Amino acid sequence: MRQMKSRGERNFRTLSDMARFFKVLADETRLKILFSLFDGAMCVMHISERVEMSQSAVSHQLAILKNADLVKVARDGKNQIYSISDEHVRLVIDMAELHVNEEKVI
Amino acid sequence: MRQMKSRGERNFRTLSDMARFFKVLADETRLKILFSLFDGAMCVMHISERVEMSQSAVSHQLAILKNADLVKVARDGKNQIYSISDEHVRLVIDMAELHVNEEKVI
DNA sequence: AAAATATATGATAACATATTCATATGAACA
DNA sequence: TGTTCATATGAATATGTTATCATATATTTT
Repeated sequence: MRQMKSRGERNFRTLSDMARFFKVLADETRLKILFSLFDGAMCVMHISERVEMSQSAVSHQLAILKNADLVKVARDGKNQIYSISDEHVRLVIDMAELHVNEEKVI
Repeated sequence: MRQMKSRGERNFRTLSDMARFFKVLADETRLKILFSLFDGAMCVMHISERVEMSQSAVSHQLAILKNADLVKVARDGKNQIYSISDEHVRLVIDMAELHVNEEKVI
């Protein structure tokens, strides 16, 4: 199993991918978009209103999120409906919140 | 003796804080350093050899990791011994690995 | 005290990133 | 078909980030 090797010895070949993954989460606008989508799928205009950013900025960021397979799209007439495509993101963010919200036992 | 930062000061009060946290993990060099330290505490020179980066580059990145409270440091003679200071970061990275390594089925 | 060793740090240059603006694309409807 | 609505995208600009270089600081050794 994977836990038998030491951390340092394994997975170094994917560290670049991992950094890329964290990079996607390392932006306030993209986090706002993800949190909005956690509440349910919605179109670009709606997201744009919720995160209070221009349609263009949101579209650009959605492209990045989609490229990272964190969101997916489905067309509905004139609208593009975005939604969370990977539930792991939720876990990562949950862990991150745990990281900061838990009381430290000194 | 120095006062430890309370957990409260580190809480994600905003998404901006969360983005800042992910930003720290969003760099291959820093991830390499963290993975090295997962195997145990070590001095800068040792880290530098392991991640194959200059002492200066490593020092700069260690400062960022330390500032984010992900690593801590203790002096041992001429050496500064760095170690992981927050075990939660391991969980966050585990979740990320899950995401990165998983085969897309569908 | 001077030299050697280990680490930190400021400045710089190369590169990456985000938003805006203007415009393009694509669907729906008159 | 032409117009409108929703979204995407290229270019430009502004801002941020990283590695390197030179040097500073701190500790130990001679």
